[in-house]
Amino acid sequence: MKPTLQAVADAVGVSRSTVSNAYSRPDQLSAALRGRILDAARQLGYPGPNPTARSLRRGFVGSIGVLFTSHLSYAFTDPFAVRFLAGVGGAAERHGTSMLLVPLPPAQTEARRAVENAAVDGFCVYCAADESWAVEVIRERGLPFVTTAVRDDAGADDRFVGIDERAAARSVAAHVAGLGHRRVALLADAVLPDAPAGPLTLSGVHEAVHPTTRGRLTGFADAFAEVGVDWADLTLVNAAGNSRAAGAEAVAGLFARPSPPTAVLAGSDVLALGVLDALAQRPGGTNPPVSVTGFDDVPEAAAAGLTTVRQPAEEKGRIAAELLLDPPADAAAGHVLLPTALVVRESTGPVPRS
Amino acid sequence: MKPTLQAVADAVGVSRSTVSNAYSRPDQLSAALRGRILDAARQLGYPGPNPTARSLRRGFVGSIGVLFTSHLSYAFTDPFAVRFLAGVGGAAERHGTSMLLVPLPPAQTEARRAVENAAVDGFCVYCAADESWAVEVIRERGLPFVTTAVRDDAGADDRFVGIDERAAARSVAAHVAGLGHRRVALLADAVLPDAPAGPLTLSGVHEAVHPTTRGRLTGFADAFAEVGVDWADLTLVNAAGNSRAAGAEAVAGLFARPSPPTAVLAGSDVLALGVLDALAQRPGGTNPPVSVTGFDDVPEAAAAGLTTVRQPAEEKGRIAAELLLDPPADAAAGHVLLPTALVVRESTGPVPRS
DNA sequence: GCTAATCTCTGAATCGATACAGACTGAATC
DNA sequence: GATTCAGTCTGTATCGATTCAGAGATTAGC
Repeated sequence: MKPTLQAVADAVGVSRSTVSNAYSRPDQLSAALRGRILDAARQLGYPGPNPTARSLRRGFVGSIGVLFTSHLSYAFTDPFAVRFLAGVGGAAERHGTSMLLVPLPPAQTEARRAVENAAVDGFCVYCAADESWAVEVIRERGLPFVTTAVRDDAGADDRFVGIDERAAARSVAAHVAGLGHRRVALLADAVLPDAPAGPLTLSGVHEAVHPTTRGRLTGFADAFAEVGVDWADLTLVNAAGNSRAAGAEAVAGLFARPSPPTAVLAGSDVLALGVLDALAQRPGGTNPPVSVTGFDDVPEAAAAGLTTVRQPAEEKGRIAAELLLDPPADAAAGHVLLPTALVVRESTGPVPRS
Repeated sequence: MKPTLQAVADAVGVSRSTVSNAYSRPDQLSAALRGRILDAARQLGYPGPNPTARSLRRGFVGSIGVLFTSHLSYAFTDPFAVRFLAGVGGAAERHGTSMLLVPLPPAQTEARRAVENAAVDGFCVYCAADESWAVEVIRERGLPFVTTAVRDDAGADDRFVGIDERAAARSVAAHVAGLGHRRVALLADAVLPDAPAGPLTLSGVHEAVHPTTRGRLTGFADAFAEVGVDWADLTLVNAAGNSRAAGAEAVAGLFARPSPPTAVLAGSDVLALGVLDALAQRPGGTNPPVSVTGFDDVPEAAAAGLTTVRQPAEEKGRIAAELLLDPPADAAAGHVLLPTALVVRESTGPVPRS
């Protein structure tokens, strides 16, 4: 059994408080005594105050939770999420705070329990899927949190860092529309819960469940509505997951159809890269060319020549952590909207003549 | 102030123990009473047992620490580390355990303190640099740990998962030697503490401080010794960090020298990719060709056509976490050596005729 | 109808520290 | 010589739960 604070106190012949002070408030005792205490502690093999007991008494833990509303391994597979984590990590490091990655069991009851049981001082909620239940639990615990999406139901004191998904999506769609494309497919992940991979019909964008997806699809639709292509004329394609493979799988049969799309607008870069993979595998090879766009501008996008919308991933993580660790006095400053930029590369071009 | 267990107990008119049981041991009370307690808790806004208090009493936390003996952000920048984390994360998820990423301040005293203060049940130590001090602190705390390198001073009960660095390095070097290369540069990160980027002279491999680096350099040297090129004939180049940019910087002046190396063996893929970057920037372009090899086989290596040694990154993380969370009964099973494989791609070729 | 077994629930002890008010000491001030 | 003050150290209350032996109340067995 490891010795406790008390054991050290007994060994030196001082009170427990004094030993505690030797560690946490060196100015409260003489240097000489402190030295004796620390020596005795070393002798006894006392490893310093127990972190858990300390947290309990002090009322804070010294770590923040990062919540991914999907598999934890997803967080490391998605390059955007990795950059986000890097941002959070950098900020946490500067604050001397640890990051707790909490895996969420698939069942909601247990997932709630996991959030309830996390020993943290607050949460960064990475909004990869529906996060409202998590926000609810966190609020019940009375812990501060920051989300990475602009929430409709955000209270005045709620903090978030996001982008204008709709405007950003619109910009890339306008670029594609400007190139003359009119037969267009929109590819997104988890449009409806449990929808299979492949084409999908929705009476309107409002049916898409996840706010981020909804925002992006709305932006795409906006741009095409402006050139006279309305929602019903667009082909909506669902992907079963946000990964390269899922993207490729979703569009697998698409180009063999009677009048295939001349452009595919994907809701994320990884999906778009999957589309490029699928196109490369086509019997016809790269002919006729199909324009493809992504979203996020992850590092891989540049190498693949993917036209996309850039959003500052690491910055998003950094700001999320900072809003959490160092809340602005002014509530309005807790609502951060990051800039986005259209990045045109080789994956988009004019409509080929048929 | 959030209500406590006691508050709920008072509200329902039962003892604190009973409320505790309602949460943690449902079989210890009648379903009816449990229902009443949970209802009352909801009414009062009681968010469930305080995780910290629970950990203190129970004696365990439910999370494992992952230690990077360098900046935390490094962990997200190095693709190998990211895959490793993914492996750890997957295993943690399966065990219902959280992962705590602990940032280490640059100063050792404070870094030790950070390890002492981490509320975890054990550590995965990712050996990116010297980790012996961390192992020492962890051992003092009496916590279990797993390292990702074969440690010379490993006790019988110490667990680790690693590769045979020397043999793996030797295999790729032998491939290069077999192609006829004799003027060769070896590129590694942090060969000596505080050494600047660029060529460096070492009386022998033993001087390299970090065991992993030492192992790889030794393997490289082995293969060349066999074809009559000894240590003094090899150009050792130091990189200031394990990143693409650091790799490029380290070899910047190398190819403008009188008799430049015809091959560069790098200690990691990211360094090797940096070398390729530097070569692409050369005035002469890609002529004469220089063979380049990496180490790890990260996802980017395939795209770049980099010859390298594959080691299973995610597997390494998974096994590390499993050794920690689910220690084998047999101590010998706690020492895992993973297989490696030489992967030959386009970045290596025969020596060009001069 | 009586003992034994089973269910429920309680009370006190405990996990390992920190906070804070106050006791004591010796030196400085007037 | 009394007063004040700063510097050290101690004692007690507290953080918020879990554990476990055992008290009562029920049910079962015969």
